[in-house]
Amino acid sequence: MVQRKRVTLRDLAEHLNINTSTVSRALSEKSSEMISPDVVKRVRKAAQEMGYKQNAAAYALKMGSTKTIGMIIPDLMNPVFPPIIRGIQSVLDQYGYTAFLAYSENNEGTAHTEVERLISRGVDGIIYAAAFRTDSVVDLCKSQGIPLVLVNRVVDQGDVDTVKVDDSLGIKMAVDHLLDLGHRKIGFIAGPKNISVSYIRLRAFTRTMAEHDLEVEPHRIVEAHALSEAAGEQAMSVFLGQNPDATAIIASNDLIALGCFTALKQFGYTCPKRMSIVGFNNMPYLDWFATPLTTVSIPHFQMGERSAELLLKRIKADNVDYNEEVLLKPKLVIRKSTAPLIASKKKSGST
Amino acid sequence: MVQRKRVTLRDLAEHLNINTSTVSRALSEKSSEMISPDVVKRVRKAAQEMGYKQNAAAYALKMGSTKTIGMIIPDLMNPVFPPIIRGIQSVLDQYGYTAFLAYSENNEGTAHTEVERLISRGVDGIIYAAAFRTDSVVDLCKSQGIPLVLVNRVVDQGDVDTVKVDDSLGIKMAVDHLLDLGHRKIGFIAGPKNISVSYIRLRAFTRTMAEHDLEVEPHRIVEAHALSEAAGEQAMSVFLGQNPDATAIIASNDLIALGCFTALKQFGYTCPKRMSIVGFNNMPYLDWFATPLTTVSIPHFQMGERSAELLLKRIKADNVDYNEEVLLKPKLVIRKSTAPLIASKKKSGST
DNA sequence: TACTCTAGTGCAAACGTTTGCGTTATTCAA
DNA sequence: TTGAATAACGCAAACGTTTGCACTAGAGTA
Repeated sequence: MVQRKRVTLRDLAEHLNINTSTVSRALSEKSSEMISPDVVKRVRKAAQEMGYKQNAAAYALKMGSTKTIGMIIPDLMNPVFPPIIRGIQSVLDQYGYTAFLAYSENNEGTAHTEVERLISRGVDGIIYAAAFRTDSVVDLCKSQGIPLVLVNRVVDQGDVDTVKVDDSLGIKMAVDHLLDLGHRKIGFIAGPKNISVSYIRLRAFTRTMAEHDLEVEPHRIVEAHALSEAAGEQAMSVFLGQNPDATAIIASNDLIALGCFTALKQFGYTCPKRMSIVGFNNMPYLDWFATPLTTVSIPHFQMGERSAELLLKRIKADNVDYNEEVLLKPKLVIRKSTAPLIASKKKSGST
Repeated sequence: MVQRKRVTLRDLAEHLNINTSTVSRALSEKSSEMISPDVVKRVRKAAQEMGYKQNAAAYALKMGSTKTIGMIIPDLMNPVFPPIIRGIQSVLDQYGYTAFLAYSENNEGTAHTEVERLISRGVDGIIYAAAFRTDSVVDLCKSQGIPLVLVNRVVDQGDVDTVKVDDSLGIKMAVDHLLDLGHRKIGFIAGPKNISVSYIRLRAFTRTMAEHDLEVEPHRIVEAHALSEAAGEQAMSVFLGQNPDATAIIASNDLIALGCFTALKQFGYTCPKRMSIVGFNNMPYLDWFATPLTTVSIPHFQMGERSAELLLKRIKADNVDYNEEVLLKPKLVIRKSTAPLIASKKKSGST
């Protein structure tokens, strides 16, 4: 039975010999109370039997709301994002919203055009996980008046809804952990500084070190050109070249940390014996690794949930004026890639 | 500058003192040739300047096509699917299509309701990666007349577009590999048999063994209740209990293979010395694992591409009558979880 | 000059909803 | 018995497009 034509309100109305407006009201939860109970019953029964499904396009055209949102992800291959998406979906489902998925390829240009496409599709809001520290997407959304919430990566300008984790705290925990283990000559492989998380984590590193009266010299910091494995390997290679004495490294990212591993191997160094490594994000399956990575864990799923909730709230109440910032707590998970500084090396605090 | 109201065709028309129909035609690539060139130029210039964006809802309502499709994924946490999605997106982008993302949680019921929601949203087609061997979703799509293509998991009834990989060949390669290494007492941890891949891989296992005159006894096969790590561990435990003599195992899935690892550990067995393990799918980051898993690799990204191409083709040409099946080739990637059978054990073929 | 053609535009209907307002029928109070 | 009040429903417009058809003006032909 191939029913090529969808059944419409009018079909139902004609079948029941009533007006389409009555059918519409009877089907709506809100306005069904202005219709007599038995008509409501008959309409709903008929709708059920004839397989009526509301035409989303017509609804959207009439109401100006599509009950859809867009998600922009820098890269699905990064295992951090699936759980976030999962969290978003879980709350969206409860409110009858559906999500478009788009990639930015970590490129602001494509992010911009993707957002334009989504806006043109009439999304009610956007969850943006691919922000740079200055990003034209937020201006675009503001000018079009469509709700936007930033996840994880935020933007320098303050007036926008965000849900992020306390990166500074995370780095502080990582540094403290290494300090506890006796490490002093600690390096940092930073991510691109036009991304907030990279920038913030780097600053938190130097600041935390400073709080312990440890000054970090410039050669102790190398910036990877991307938050990826390859970029991490490359950066770690130059780091090792100029830091033969370093005993521990903090990577801006788990992926970068992986790159550090392979660079380490190329130098014939072992982890954690020769050098401790700590990452950031706690990507899945880390426990299975040859040397399980110590890393700071962030509540991916919860981040997704919170951002969806925030967005929905903004969509409902149209007060774009005020913005909210939800800050989630990270957690250090200690595995095998960090170990106490071996006694054979002479310990020297910074002068 | 918050421009709350989107600019419409009528806005453009009034601004240029022409009719909306002329504007519409001037903007359309097809029908712009029936409009005088300089009007076309003026219209497009104005559209550019005033920031006109076509209202997708109105277009969809009028034309009956939303230029959207839906993707149903059993579980995003399974690292196999992100690359597939990536592949789908890559071709969708080229044709101006956008994709909804939904989960089935490996549950036919929720898959069904999600598909209904997507259909109600007016998607032009659906890519379904979560099929069971008999699945009401394909009947649903057929009855509604909306194009459907199955990826990876297929369905017993034959008359539907699918893109899958040659699972039988994959298993054959795995078996041959183990045989080459000298193994004879080989077990199989199957997935739920209501999923095509599980079923096909299991059959391929017994058949390949038979082709080598090796009969596989029933206790050599244990079915996990899901394609997950936990289920794999559980199944492997019962397997090890009833197969103290087995020297190799094939898992229906990488995730199940991981479960096998932990069950192995609980029995105090080592891999690959005491037992070889081979998985299926070649999920990311396997190279990093403590004992890198030998597994059969499938072309995830390409699967996504092909399925999107197939779907788009079906959407264009409305011939739902004929269906196509594209079959991709797997590849065995040998890592460290498989090793030659140690000589100390007495080799015995099956009687 | 009068005719037909055609290129270029305008008119208006339609897609399927929702909703303000008008209409009818019923109830209740006086 | 009459009035107003209320409950239930119908009418029609509107959301922003696309497109078949009608219309106009200028060009070409006889």
